[in-house]
Amino acid sequence: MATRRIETMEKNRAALIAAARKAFAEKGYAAASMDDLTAAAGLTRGALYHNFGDKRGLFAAVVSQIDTEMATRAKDIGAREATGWNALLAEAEAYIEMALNPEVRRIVLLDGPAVLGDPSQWPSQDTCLQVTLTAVEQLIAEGVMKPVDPEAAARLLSGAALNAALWIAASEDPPAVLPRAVDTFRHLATGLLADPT
Amino acid sequence: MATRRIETMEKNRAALIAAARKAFAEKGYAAASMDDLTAAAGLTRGALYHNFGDKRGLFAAVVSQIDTEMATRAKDIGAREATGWNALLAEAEAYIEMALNPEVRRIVLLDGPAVLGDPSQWPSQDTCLQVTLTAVEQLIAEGVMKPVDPEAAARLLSGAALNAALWIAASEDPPAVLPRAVDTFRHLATGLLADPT
DNA sequence: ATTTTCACATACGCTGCGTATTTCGATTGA
DNA sequence: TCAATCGAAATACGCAGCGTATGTGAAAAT
Repeated sequence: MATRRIETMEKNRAALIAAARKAFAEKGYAAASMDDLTAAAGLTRGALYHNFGDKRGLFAAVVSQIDTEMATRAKDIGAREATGWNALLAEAEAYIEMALNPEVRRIVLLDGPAVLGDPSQWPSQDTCLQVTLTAVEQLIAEGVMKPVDPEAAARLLSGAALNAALWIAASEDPPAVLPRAVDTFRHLATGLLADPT
Repeated sequence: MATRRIETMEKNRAALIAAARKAFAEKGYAAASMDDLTAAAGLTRGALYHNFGDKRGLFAAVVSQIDTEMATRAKDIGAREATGWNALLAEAEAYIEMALNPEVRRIVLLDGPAVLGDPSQWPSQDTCLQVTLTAVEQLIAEGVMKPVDPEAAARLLSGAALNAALWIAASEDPPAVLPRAVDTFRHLATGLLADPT
């Protein structure tokens, strides 16, 4: 029973994405060679252009995969908290910590915007932002947060968090800097509370 | 009286930076051709590699120029305010508005991090961040702001502001979205006030 | 006046993307 | 079972663009 066509195709797609993820993370988007990358996956550029259209398409697929993983993880961590507000804080802190991963930093934070444009219009929809937005909308509805613009609040919070992550990662001693950033983030976020305690 | 060597060299450097600024803004870093760019400046790639080393070096020079302009403008705007706190807010809002300029957005916000890495370690030192940091340090010393980590606060504030700008610019009706972002930013920032009123 | 310097131009090679064409195994139908 | 078809991936090709090595001519130095 020969392996089915669709099976192998999906396997090849997955292999390409995996190899691309590694190459983009290690060398950056521009320096990642498609020839090397596909060869590492046991394929050629032919498979790549057939499946993803072009280099950018492959990159978008990689970003989408990472974005999904990040959003899932953040949601899980947020779900452990008792209150919606603590969940929002926990999610934001989770993003900061995830951004310490070199893969996330290089692909999503540095190359992502340059290659795909503003995150809010990524093909992957930027699931991370959606998660934050949902949490914010609910907190505003509950009266926990001030009645600010939900989209603006979500953008500002995630922007602050991810930017903090870049700073931490670039610092000499990330583990030492992390708590400073997280602490400051908590203070900042209270500015959006209806009744800061 | 033949034109002096240093004179023409400086003129050429300026011409290259000007042409590069235009090309990088219009086409993005990757798509900007050095041949076209130098020709537009009435020179060849020879001048470029002699003056800036490589494409990245020229880009760094452009970023530095824009960064300086932005910081100067922000400081000016901040200086008009009566209190340090209002100055900080005004500076942040100025950054948001400046980031609506396509040139700033494409070069500094999108391509900058991808090409030069995290802004805090740019050759230009990221003067914008320095301005914010200085303001924050003073406000903490005066007791206006909570005694948080100044560097963290500056990074979070500027990160939130610049990210908001990206969002605004990508939206369909930027002028309408701008006040929503600015308003939310003001609320958020109060989280760092020692005595929120 | 001759030599030296150096800012820039010219010429070259190499890498790497994208496309057009080809191949060959898998699928389908009789 | 075999022939016909399909299409996923391989192969071959062209071209753009970066960086470097070398050349050149005008300003500076002696």
